[in-house]
Amino acid sequence: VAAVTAVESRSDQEQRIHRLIRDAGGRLTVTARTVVAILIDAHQHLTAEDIIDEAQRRAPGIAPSTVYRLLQRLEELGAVEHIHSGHGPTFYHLGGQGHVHLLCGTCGTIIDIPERLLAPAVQRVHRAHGFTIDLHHAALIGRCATCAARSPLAE
Amino acid sequence: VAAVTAVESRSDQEQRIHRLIRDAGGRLTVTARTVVAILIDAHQHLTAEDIIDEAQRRAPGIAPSTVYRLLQRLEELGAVEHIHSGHGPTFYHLGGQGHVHLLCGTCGTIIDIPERLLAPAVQRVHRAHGFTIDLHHAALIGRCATCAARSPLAE
DNA sequence: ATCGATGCAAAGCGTTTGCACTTTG
DNA sequence: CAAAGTGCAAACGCTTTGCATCGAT
Repeated sequence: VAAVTAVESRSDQEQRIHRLIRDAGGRLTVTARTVVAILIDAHQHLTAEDIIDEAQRRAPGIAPSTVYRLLQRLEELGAVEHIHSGHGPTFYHLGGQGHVHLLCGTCGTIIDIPERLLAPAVQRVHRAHGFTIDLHHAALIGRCATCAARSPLAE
Repeated sequence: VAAVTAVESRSDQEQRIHRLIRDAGGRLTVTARTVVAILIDAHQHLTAEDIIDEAQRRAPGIAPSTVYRLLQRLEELGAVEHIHSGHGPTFYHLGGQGHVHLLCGTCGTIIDIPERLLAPAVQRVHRAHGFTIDLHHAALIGRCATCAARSPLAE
């Protein structure tokens, strides 16, 4: 027993999600396969619009509403998560790793950081107020290093 | 010199904001006075809809668009801040005290906590990633003590 | 053949905008 | 009376929904 499954292979991931859909009584339609593939291929956070555009490129005729419905279902199955970003659109990504998302309000870049950095603060808030902060569900808004360097002024 | 101006009186606050508007070349219209009064009276966070409803109650005929424009202007003047809340509408409140907002995703309650509790984490992220988190601009979403007690299940 | 999934178009929500008119200073 | 502010209604961006049809199992 040497190297363990540290990272799931692309096709393992794809098969796992396909099974997830099937086991829930769902059907592996062209759209479902396409959207799942897009999400796996993208190692970034995509807006619904990104996904819709790419899906239409790969399989013309796919409707926006279908993609939205699919994303919803994938989210119920626990395969996908979404994060809110202030005014703008919602971002979607494959779920589970427990990242915290930092969204630069100036340039729109999203940075992923490990939850660990914020865990003590979350615990402190929990102890003091009984409130359990869920850092996955909404991006933390602020300013990235590049934008801060470019212009030192505020938002 | 005994008790200092720890808290600004209601009319001080009102006059300060009125002056802010006047100094910027603005005019003290009925709507402006009304909305400012509503914001001062409310010791909670209001949605635009809350403010619009109350404004129309106090001075019938006020249009939603006017309230939105006013809130924008007050924000540019630094008198008002808004916070995003996941899917839902934006909340408005008088600005400046540096609170962090915890929004319960289950019951919608907003809890204010001092920034201090989260400051170390913000600094740690800054040192590690150069990213400056702005905790005022978006609520932290999670689960309040009451809702967590009521049903231990997830979102 | 059954039931889930789809495309389309319309509606939804919260918010913004264009424009002619009213108010304020 | 000039400039700032207003109401109205229409448009906006993102997302959801109703419904008849299609297609996977």
